[in-house]
Amino acid sequence: MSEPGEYSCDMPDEPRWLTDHERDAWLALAKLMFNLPSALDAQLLRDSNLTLFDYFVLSGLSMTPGRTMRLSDLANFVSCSLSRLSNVVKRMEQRGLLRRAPDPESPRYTVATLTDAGWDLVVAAAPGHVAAVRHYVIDGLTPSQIDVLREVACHVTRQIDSAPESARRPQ
Amino acid sequence: MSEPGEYSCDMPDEPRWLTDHERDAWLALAKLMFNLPSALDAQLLRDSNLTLFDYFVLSGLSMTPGRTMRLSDLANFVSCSLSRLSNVVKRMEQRGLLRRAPDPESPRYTVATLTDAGWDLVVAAAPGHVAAVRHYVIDGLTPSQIDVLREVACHVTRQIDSAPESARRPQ
DNA sequence: AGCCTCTGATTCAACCTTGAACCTACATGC
DNA sequence: GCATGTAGGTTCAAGGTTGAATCAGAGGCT
Repeated sequence: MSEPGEYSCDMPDEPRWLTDHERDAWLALAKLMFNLPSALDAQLLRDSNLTLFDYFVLSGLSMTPGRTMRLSDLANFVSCSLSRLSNVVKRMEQRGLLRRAPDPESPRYTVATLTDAGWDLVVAAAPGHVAAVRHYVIDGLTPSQIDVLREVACHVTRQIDSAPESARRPQ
Repeated sequence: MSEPGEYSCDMPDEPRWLTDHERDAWLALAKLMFNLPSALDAQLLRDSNLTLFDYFVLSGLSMTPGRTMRLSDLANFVSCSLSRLSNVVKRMEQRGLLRRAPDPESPRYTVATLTDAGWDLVVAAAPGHVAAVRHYVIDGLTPSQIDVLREVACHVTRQIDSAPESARRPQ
């Protein structure tokens, strides 16, 4: 597989390489993708013993009426696999941050409910986390840059959601 | 630790929460950070049995005169820990994609050199990878959006590089 | 009722990353 | 010369993610 010499047959005749302009933007974004998660993880782990992913899970629950959510909805909210969420939620339950229970409306679902300890932890973690997001991302950008950032990021996630398999052999 | 009620003392009196505008941009960027890496990984793994990180390592070497680089420079180039790079490079050497050798100029360093097989693999992988980057990110953006994307991403990485520990208790 | 299928959720093995500990080679100071 | 310190690189244990396999409940079809 992946023999060179033949990709001029099943690939577009001349692959559309990135221009310098596009390549600079892509490399900068790639560097952001590699480094920003660990920078935010570091702050949260140091100050609250939470990963960024943990924080999103807890804050998703905290914003919900009853502080309760079905695992499948929560997985969709933080856009991760059910398998990963199941593991994370199990650990958080052992830490006493939330409780799992069968959904009273349908035993087919499982709901997670934030405990008081979980609530207190997000509340305590939020200011430091927001400060880090401001420091690394938001502060120093103009409102119009922030606007374009949102447009671009939404565009990317739309592409991913709409065509998860369409990068396959782009004819 | 992380008791609520006291963060009004060692935190700014009123934490500067994100505005709706800022929050929308941040959540969109977060979703991108969570999903784009796996989308690009999926394409590369399916078509070339490489992760995005592998691809960056190989392409870093391929763009260098002699297709050779010191591990510490390479780690800096792909901005990762030496420990992680050491593991990745070891696996790639076992796959025959590159060779390790002591730097002839100073036995203190180790250099990695791309083999012919490694070169062929990046060359074969590049068109599909670039097509995926175009599909998920670049295509559909205007030149000015691409420009702002680069500015924003550079700003973020600058913040991370310049103040790796300054999110600590932002007085 | 019985069968098939789909979705929600969990588990497990394989693999990867992280961070600390460790080793080597060089540089500096006394 | 010798001790100390520092940077490059590797290794190892601990922990997290992935994807496949599995199980249970709900709905549709005959």
